[in-house]
Amino acid sequence: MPTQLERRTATVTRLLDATEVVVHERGYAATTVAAVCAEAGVSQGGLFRHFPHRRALLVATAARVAERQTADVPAGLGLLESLRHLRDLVRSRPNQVWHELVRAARTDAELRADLAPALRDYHRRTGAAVAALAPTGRPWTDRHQAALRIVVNYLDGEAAVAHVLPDPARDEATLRTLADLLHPLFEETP
Amino acid sequence: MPTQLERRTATVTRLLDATEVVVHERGYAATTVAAVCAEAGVSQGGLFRHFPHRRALLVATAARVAERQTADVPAGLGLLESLRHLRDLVRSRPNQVWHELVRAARTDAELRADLAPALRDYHRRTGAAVAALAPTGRPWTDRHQAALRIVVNYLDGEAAVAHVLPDPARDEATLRTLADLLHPLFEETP
DNA sequence: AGACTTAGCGAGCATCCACTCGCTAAGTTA
DNA sequence: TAACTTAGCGAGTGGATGCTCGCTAAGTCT
Repeated sequence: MPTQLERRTATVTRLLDATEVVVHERGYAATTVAAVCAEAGVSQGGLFRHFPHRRALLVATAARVAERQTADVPAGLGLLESLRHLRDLVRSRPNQVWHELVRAARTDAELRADLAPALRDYHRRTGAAVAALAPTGRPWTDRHQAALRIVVNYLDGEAAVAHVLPDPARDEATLRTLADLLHPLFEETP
Repeated sequence: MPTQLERRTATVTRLLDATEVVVHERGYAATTVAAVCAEAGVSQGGLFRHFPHRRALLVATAARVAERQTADVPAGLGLLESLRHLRDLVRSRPNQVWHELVRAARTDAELRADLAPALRDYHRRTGAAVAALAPTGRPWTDRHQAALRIVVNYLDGEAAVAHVLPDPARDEATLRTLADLLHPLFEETP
């Protein structure tokens, strides 16, 4: 016999998982509560017991997804390998969902307001994770920080287009050029 | 007394202009035909005389917007100035609308199918425009092409976030770093 | 001028969707 | 065990939205 809290958290988790799936494959606007409930195996009434409205459900999903973004990039990789790893991370479902919601926030004032704390958390967290990624024994400057913003933003853009008009060869070539450009900043030049 | 064709093209133009405005401020999904008609000063019946369904209206808008993307970056600018110019271009309303629709296409199969030709056109066109941007008297290689993809994709990503959590100082610093990174590829090193 | 085609209108229709509400069942407290 | 609280259900509701259809007005052919 499960306790009430256990029941509760179990269904909430199922709902959040389901929302993640549905947002990923349908997008923010087309994520209906009916679809989420079907995916989660929960009734609509059950959903609204835990979330006051649809938006709350999506914001909760965003917060949970952002929390998992703590990039665990293994240390000691070469530059190109690190970039590949980062690309996979950016293309992962949680990250896609996160961006879907942040994008939607641009034209939805209420969503934007509710998402603000999660966004701040996200920036703090990724900032910290990225600092940990610094090559040991070399100074980590503002320019490194800026370079990483460039990389991440580039990868985000690439991921967006990759789904509509995929071109792996082009992506690979671009990644190599990116590694070349970053070389003087990140690698030893013996 | 205007001819029928003049009447027709006039209202179609008004509808497309209106769609551009509405998509920009509400996003793809929230762009209702009612809102477009109100903005254009056309009745809903009038709209559906020219477009079989909502999607057709949005696809037409996308095509028209993409056609105007032929980047007319003035030649002879320094690297940093060129980047600033490009950033303004990326942040312009037509480009924002274009990306809004391409993004939406990821999770909307029908939209994606209808948008495919415009997308191909777009890539052809921007490819040509970018080649024209090549510094005179220097060879234009695949690496330059790749570098430009990086720049444009970065700027797209930046523009997306800039609306939710603006930080002009950060953007400026990043742009300078970007210019530094691109320096060996684009500028003479005397 | 008269027959015909096309542009534009706007009330109305079918559908979908977020959310409500009264109910049962399950767990909790005394 | 008995009173109470909480989880979950699902039919029902109101509102929004894409689209239709019959109409009038305006332009086009002979």
